[in-house]
Amino acid sequence: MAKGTKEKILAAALEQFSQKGYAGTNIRELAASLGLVKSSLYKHFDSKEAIWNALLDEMIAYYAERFGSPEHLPPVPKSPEELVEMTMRMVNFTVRDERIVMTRKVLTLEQYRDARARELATKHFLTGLTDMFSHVFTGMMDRGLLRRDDPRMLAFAYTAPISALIHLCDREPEKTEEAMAQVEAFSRHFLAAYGV
Amino acid sequence: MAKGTKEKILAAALEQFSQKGYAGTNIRELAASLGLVKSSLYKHFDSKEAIWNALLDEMIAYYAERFGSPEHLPPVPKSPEELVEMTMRMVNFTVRDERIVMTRKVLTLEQYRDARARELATKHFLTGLTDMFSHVFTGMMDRGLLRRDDPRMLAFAYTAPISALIHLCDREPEKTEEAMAQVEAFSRHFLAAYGV
DNA sequence: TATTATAGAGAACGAAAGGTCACTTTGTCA
DNA sequence: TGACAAAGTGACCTTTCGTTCTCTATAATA
Repeated sequence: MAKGTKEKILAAALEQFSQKGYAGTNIRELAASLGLVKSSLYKHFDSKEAIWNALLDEMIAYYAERFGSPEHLPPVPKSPEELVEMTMRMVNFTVRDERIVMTRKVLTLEQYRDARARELATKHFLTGLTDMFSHVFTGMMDRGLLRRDDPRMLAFAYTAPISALIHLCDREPEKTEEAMAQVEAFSRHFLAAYGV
Repeated sequence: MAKGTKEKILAAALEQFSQKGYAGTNIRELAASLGLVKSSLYKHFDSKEAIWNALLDEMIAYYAERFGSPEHLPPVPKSPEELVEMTMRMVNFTVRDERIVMTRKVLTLEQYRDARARELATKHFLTGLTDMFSHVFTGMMDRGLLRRDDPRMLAFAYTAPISALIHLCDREPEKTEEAMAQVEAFSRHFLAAYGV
């Protein structure tokens, strides 16, 4: 009676849903990927939809835990170069961590169908990033590392292009290195444009 | 013997696929939305996949026709304000034209599954926009409306945030007006940052 | 050790999927 | 007008889907 089966099912579901979408995923394969037979899944979840909802619960909770509170905001860079370094660390992590990649893909695939996925997608892809870098840029302005300007606008102008490159990596992983180089070039260009 | 049924099928397929994805779409409903019965579809297409491939052919051809050749590049703005106006016209059109919205959604939903969708998605969401505005900004630099800079980098920095807002409109149509205002604000902010 | 709740297997179910086929209707053209 | 090909229909086939049921193995508990 292996414990933690519920968690394994959710992990496998994330994998399948991110590759084939909710509609394209079938319970047999999902169970098979765990060495189980489909009926066994129903000992842990009432239905396919229940698996989906539990997965979304998990993703929402994870996001809130990871990015929800101000104490998880990144430190304010002490130099322009530090902003570039921090950015590269973050992007490198986010495009290489399989779990995060799969989460983005699921949100991308289900954003038009599921209201909670839609909401989380907007946070993941847009507002969450803007919020985070709004704080970073406010700090950098206070330190005189950036021209005084609307920090939210700057954060949006900074994160949206990087987000686009992250999506490119999700879509075409073979372009990851090229995209990373572009992230760095963009980061430096941004500093040249908005630096003091 | 109604003519143009093939085109109508493709139009209905675009609608269904963009709402529910390829896997989530079923032939019966697709046919019913045209007042037909599913077997009738098979007079025009060999299979569901054939419909999908024909739809992609159409999308690829349409894109090539519309954005493929240099003669379709937008005119170079004669003033900063004209850039804002042109941008607003383009964005307004692209978020309100149902066909284009559905095309973006389909590409979003199928980008991880279908190689051609993936390729077209990158063009639609990234490289195509960069190419187009690379030309625009080169022209504006020549006219002394923008600081001399790498036009491709500028085009990327300009179009990626706007693209993010277009995706937001696709995902949450009720935020369209708000997003449009943000596009305009961003466009002006961009000019303030990069103008002479 | 006897009991019991849990996790799994396997067969089977009804519904829905994509697809086929024989037949009918309809517009076109010789 | 009659022949014919194209377009549309309805019944049916096979497969696959999500789900349920009965039964068994197992680990924990009293």
